[in-house]
Amino acid sequence: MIKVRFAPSPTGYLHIGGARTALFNWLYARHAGGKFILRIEDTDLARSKKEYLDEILESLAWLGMDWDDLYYQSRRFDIYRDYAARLLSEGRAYTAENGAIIFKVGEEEIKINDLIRGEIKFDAGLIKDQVLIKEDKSPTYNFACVVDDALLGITHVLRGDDHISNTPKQVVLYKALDFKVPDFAHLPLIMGKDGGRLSKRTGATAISEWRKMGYLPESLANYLLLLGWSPGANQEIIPIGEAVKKFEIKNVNKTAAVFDSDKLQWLNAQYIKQYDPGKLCDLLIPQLKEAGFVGGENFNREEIISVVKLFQSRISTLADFVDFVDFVFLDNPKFNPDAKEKLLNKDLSKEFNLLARRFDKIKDFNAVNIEEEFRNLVKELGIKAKELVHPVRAAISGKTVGPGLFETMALLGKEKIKARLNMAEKMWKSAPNLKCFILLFAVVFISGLFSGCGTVKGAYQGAKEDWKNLQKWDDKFRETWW
RNA sequence: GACCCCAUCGUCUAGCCUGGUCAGGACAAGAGCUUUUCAAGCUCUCGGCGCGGGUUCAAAUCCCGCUGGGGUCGCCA
Repeated sequence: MIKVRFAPSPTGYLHIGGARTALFNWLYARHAGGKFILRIEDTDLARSKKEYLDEILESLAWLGMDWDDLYYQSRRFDIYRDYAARLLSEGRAYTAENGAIIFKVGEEEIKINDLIRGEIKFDAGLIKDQVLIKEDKSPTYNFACVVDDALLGITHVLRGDDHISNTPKQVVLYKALDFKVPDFAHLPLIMGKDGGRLSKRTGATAISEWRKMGYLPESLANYLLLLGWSPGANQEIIPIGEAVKKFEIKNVNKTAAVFDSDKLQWLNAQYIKQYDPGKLCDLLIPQLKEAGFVGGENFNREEIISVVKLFQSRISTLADFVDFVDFVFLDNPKFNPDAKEKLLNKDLSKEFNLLARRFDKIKDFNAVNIEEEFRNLVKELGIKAKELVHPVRAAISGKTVGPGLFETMALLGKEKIKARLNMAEKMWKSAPNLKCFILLFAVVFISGLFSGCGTVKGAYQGAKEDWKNLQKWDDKFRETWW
């Protein structure tokens, strides 16, 4: 039976690269009906932290992976020491001055048959003698890895490309201990946008971090799947269940892949769009609570679902939602500067008032009825729909963009809409009239010009001086820097 | 530096094994349609086989070299 493992070290969070390795292992096991083992490589007691372990386990589960067994290397130190002792007694290893146990590497050619890359040859003569047990009696990575993979019956080792050069070091140990050498498959590395190693800046973000940013596990897993694997057909959206059916190691490619957050975002938007609104609502409610838009348990789920439906095709992360829908939950919309400007630009008190009165006549305040009344009014007034649509949108949402106006109004309900139209009228009244301002300013300026010509002239001279000084300074600046 | 891996649009990739279909799709970018704004959707455009040799009637595909990129060289994992 096929048995694979993912062996994270709890010295850091699970990030894109590790998650992809885990996913490919899991997929391979599930596809073949084999076992997927988790082995925690916590031999570095000083750097291993529970916080990391928790995050790793949680993220794996969140992404949809389950494991059949869980091992901790820190609990198996005796086993490693026994095998080291055996090599010592057989003369294959020796003890260093500090007590470390070191394996004697012979001169031979090591061949591995990589499932992805084919045959790879190494010259063991180039490999240094390998430490098996450190001075502090803890096992080294390569040794513990070999002992565990053999004892746990791992049939296939799927791991990152960066482990290729570890492979010959491990193979000599398998042979020395008479263990069966597993099959290896070295997965292409995932790199940052700059073509180098994935760093914090280039995408080595913890999986839990992506979760916080509003990404769905479905889209993240789907994206990871596409990094180094392809179903062969032109298909981008592959739910994990389908991936289990289709995953073949022979379709894994050799080339390193660059992590592209744009495509991940696109996938996330695709999944959000397809999501069941009810389920999406449940995912969104915690975010709404955090933003203070809904409190406690007394919220109307059905109402939120209708909000979700309206915004589903407009957001690409769950976090976007909160930014878009604030006006639905707040008593008064928060105005964006451009929306405020658009609204204040022209006094439409009369039109807004007429609109509100028309809405009074509507019994069933739905989008169709609203649109009908709205268009009738526009016709009567002899203006274009746009001329009223945009200011109304600004007034009710505080934004210049959003879903269809009539759907949005239906969502908010008649009373709220009327209140907001009314509020807009007040804004026009209290808003300082720009034209007045300009006129007043001009009057003051001109009268000043006449009454104090001398002063103005003086000011002009002063300004001229300042300009000269500025130029001098500029020249100096250039000399210094160029 | 030594050893190893890799090489198709800016990015993810199909095609390579088993040479012969305008090198196909997706993201991004640009344009248009739709329209009430923004999305979504639909249509179109842009853009690629790293280079040089072979083998062959024919090379992205097979072979060699070069170049480029990446990885590893810890008593870290």
